[in-house]
Amino acid sequence: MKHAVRFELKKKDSCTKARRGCVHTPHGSFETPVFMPVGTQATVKAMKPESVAGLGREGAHVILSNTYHLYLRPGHELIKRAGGLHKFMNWNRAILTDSGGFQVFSLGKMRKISEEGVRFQSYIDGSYHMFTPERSIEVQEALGSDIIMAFDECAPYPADRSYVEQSLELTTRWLKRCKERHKNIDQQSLFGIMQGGMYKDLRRRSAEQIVELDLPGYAIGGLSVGEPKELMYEIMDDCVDLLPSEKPRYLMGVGSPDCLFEGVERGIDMFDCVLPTRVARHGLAFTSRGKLNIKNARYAEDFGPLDPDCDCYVCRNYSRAYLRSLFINGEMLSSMLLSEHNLHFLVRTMENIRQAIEEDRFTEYKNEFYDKYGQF
RNA sequence: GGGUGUAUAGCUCAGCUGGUGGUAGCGUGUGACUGUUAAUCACAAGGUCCUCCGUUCAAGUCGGAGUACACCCG
Repeated sequence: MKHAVRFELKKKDSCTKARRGCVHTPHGSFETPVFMPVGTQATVKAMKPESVAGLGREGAHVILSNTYHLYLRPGHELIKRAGGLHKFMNWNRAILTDSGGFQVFSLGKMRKISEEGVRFQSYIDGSYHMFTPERSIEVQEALGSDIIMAFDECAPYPADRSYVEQSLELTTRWLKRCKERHKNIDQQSLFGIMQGGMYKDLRRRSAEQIVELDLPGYAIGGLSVGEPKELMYEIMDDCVDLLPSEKPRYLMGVGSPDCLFEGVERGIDMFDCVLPTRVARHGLAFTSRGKLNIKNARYAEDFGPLDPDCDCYVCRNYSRAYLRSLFINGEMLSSMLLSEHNLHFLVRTMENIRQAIEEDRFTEYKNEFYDKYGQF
C-alpha cells in the first residue's frame, strides 16, 4: 500500500548538509526545509487560519496540533463527528499532530509512566487518563491529521544515563506498538522519534532501532529541553546523519531563528515551535536586527515599523508606538499582530533559506543573517 | 460657620496592645520563554508614613494644633 506522505529530495547544498525537498501529503505539499506554526488546541493562537495560510511569500502549508490537548477538550470523537480536524478548524492544508509524548515531559508531576503507557492527570479537571501508544494512534486517527507522531517519552535534561537508556528502549517498544496499531497508512503517515538524551551512543542506538522499522519519516526528540544550545548542536552534529537521507527529518520543538539555521545546516527538514507565538503574546518580536521587546519605554514614541526590512502586514501598517500601546493596554490585537509578524519572520526566513540552498549559497545567507541579527 | 472621618510607594490600600516602613494589589522599569497547563512568569526601582508641637528611652501608631480632602448639619 502506498504511504500517505512521501518525501522528495530536490537538492543538497555542496558545503553543508542542508537539503532542499518537498513533502507530499493528502492535504497538499510543503516545501522543505519548513517551519511549522504550532496550533496546539486546533488554533494557532491569535491567528485566523487564512492569516496562517498567507504567511511569508508562499504561505504556510503545514501546521502542528496536539493529540493530548484535543483529546481532553473538546474530545477527539467530537472532532471526528465534526468531519475531522481539518474541517473542524478550517485548515485544508497539511496537519501534523504531536502524540502527547511531549506532555509526558511538560506535565511533570501530573503523570506516571509505566510499560503500558502514561497515566495523565488532566490539568483541566484533575481526572485521570491512560495514554498508551495504541490510544495515541487511535486519537490521531480520529483527528485525521496527515502526519501522526509516535507516542514517545521525552526525557528531561539533565537525566542519568541509565534513565535515558531505559527511556529510549521504552520509546522504541512503544514505537513498535504504534506501528502495529496504525493501519490506515494510505491516509496518514507515522513518524518515529529518536531519543537518547545528550548521550551520543544512546542516540545512535535509538536511531538504529527506529530506522529498522522503515517509517515514512523520522524526528529527533528530546532536544531543546533546557540544555545549552552548543550541546544541542553537538548532539545534532552526530545524530542527524543517522536518519535515512531519503526520508524527511524533523527536529521537534525547535524554532528560534538561529536554531533553524543550525538545524538546516545539519540536515534537518522540518521544525516546529511555540516560541514565535508565545513570545509574541509576551511582547517580544523577532526582527532582522535581533529581538525587540515592544514594551520597552524607548519605543513609546517610535513611529517606525517593527522591522524596517520586513514586508509583512504588520510592518506595512503599524508602528512600534502603536504596537507598544496595544501591548501595555492588554489589547488582544497586540497578540494578533505580534504573532503574525513573528510567524511571518520565521516562515519568510525559511523561504529565503530554501532559495539560498537552491542557489547553493546557504552558508553565505546564514552569515548574512547572523551579521544583521546580532546576538541571539 | 459647626460636626464626623480620612491623610503611609505613581494609584488603591495593610500596618493589632508604641520597638528598624509592607512577601500587598495595580502601575512603572527590565528580563525570561524552543514537540503550549503560558494574553504567562521572574526580578528591580520607588516613601521626610501631610506639617508642626507635645507625651515617651522609643511615635506611622498616643495627645494637641494647623492644612488638605470627603461626608453630614446649618
